[in-house]
Amino acid sequence: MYYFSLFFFYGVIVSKNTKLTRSEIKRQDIIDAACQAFQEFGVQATSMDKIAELAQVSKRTVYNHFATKQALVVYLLNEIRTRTLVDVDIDTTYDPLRSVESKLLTLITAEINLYSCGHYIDLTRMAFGHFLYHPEELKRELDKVMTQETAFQRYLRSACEHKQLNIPDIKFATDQLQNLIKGSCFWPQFLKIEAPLTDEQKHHIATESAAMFLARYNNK
Amino acid sequence: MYYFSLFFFYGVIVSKNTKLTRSEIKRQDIIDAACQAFQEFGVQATSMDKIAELAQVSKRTVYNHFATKQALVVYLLNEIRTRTLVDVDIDTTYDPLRSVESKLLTLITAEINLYSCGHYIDLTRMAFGHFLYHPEELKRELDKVMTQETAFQRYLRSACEHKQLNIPDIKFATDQLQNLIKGSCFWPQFLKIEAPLTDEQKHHIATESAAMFLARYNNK
DNA sequence: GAAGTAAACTACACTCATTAGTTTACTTTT
DNA sequence: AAAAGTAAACTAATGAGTGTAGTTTACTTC
Repeated sequence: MYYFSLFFFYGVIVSKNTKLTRSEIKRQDIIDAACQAFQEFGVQATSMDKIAELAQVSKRTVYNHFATKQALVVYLLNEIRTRTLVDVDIDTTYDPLRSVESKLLTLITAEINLYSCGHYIDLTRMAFGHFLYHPEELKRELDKVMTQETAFQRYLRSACEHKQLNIPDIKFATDQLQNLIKGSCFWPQFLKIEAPLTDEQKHHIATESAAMFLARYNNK
Repeated sequence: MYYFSLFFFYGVIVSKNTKLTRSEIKRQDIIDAACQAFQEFGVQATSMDKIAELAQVSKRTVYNHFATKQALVVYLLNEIRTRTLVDVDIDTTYDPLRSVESKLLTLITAEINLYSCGHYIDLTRMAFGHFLYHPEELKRELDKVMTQETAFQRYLRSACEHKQLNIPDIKFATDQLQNLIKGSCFWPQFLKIEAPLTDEQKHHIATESAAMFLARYNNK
């Protein structure tokens, strides 16, 4: 049976393009089951027995692949980190042929789409559920992510250097822009209190966020 | 012994201004202990034995006051709701003698101070920890809060009516403003990934949020 | 293609710790 | 004396992790 997870590893597995051993399949089943259960019920409320049952695998097999529950959690969390680290892969240098507004819209839209990805939300939910009462750990993990400059920051700096924008504090302005977006596109989804956004809603939020940002920082 | 909780009931108890029975004291000890433990470790990770120990009360006494653990959680959560429902108590009609900017700053500052209150953060943390995997319940609770108009909304509407601001969608604009503030003042604190804000930081965020908002919506 | 082998899987019974909730026999407060 | 508190032992369930004896799979080797 040819099998490749649509979720983890799919780049790797597909390019490997080979049969998976039964062991690999089982392992993947365990990971998928754990991922799903952790997201749905939380780490605490998910027993190893439950995971084994969901994965249709004996409990012993779960323990053959992951020595402890903690090991399973840590494994999944690392997957999250590598997954969410993919920064928006867009050219971030100022282009005189293109309006700042248009470029900004592209960047914002990319960010919104990241937040709209079901996996992204589900995985951060799982991570936060785990870390909510382990703030030191959370901080350590986040620091790894925080230190890198975002696509926003790079572009804003570039546009400032070309005198298109006038931003005294680029880091602060980036946060403002991100807050405008996250407040509407990330947090409500994260708390599952709002239905997924339609394309029109996304577009509206993107244009309005850009409008407000430019109203403040456009160099006129 | 005269006793009044600095946390729950203090308005009530102080005005009652009378001796508390031992039973009432014990009950309060239990509530305080549960509140603290739930916030620190989460509901799941806090056992009734632990609460009894923290409250320096026998386990049976805990059960005399609260029939089940669930009952204790529900009780505390209701306290949260009534506590956080206190809206900013500021006059929200447009005053021609005062600049919109100044008034907005006052409102924003009040909002920031609410978020900066340790209790507010701790209690929402507890609530979210509990509700993160009970979205339907969360939604139901939030709906009770969401339906009421915020102080922001009332003032913005009033200022629009006096042609001081030009806001096509007041609800949306309110969200934008709130997102600007929450992104810096609430969420980082909520996740305990940022130290509490200094007064300077608060002031900076307040002025910058107002500046961006007015750059977009000021009627000039 | 048949037989052999090591690794991985299975079912299941087990230990040990924790936790929600109860019961009992006795003491303190009001 | 009634109401409320106490310590301590108890039940019943759950859940992490282990040990074991037997089975399946994949991959040789003949």
